[in-house]
Amino acid sequence: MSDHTYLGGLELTVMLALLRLGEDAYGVPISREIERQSGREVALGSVYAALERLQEKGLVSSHQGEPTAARGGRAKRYFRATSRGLREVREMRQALMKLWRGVRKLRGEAT
Amino acid sequence: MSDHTYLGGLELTVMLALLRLGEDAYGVPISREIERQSGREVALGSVYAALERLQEKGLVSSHQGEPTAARGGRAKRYFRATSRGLREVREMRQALMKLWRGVRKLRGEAT
DNA sequence: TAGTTTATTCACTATTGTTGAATAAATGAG
DNA sequence: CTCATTTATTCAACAATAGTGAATAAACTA
Repeated sequence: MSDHTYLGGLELTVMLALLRLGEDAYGVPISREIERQSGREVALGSVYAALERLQEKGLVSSHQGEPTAARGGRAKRYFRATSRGLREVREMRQALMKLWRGVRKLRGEAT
Repeated sequence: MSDHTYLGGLELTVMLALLRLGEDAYGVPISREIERQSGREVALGSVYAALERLQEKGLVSSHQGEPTAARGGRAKRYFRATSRGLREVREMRQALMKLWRGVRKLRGEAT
């Protein structure tokens, strides 16, 4: 098959948070969004580590934010999904859908 | 945080293969099913390792098959999902569904 | 320049994934 | 019975992903 492995669970979660957030995606909000959507608490360090990996894979890009923070604090590093990243998430979704489809015991749940 | 992590991608894939296969689930067929459904080739060793972990977590159970193989060959070890395992897969599905829902950029795909 | 604030990076450990090679257990031929 | 063959599982070692708390960086203010 294709020479890549599925995105890890956290990586996928981060990608989806990025897609949701759009513009204002940097460390803290990303982490908060993950917690809000998945109910899962993840240390900031984990999120940054995942973002780093995703960037290395070309699924995410980043740029420094304006150093002009209202009152103190280091400049932000904004992240966003690349088109490759979006494609990857789509493929992942398709693959999981395909795996789920036809498993009878999973039927009858809210979608 | 919550005391469990999401199932890994391979673990989830293995669980789904087990649910599909029902009775005749042991090493080779499981591996074949994964390849058939996901297009991903996985070494048998990987599958066994995942099964081992899943059993430790109580999501899968196993029993020795009849030593009566038609023509040679070691006895099989059959695996099946426990009720906890089924529950876990359901929760995982729900969680991912929830994450996907509302991400506009993922819209407009075959389901 | 020191203190405070906000944010990112680091160092380290744990869990999960991966593979090829080794081992085990069964059968049948000779 | 013993050896080759077959089928299947287990092992050992390494790579990738996940996860955390502490350290560092960069900005602002007094």
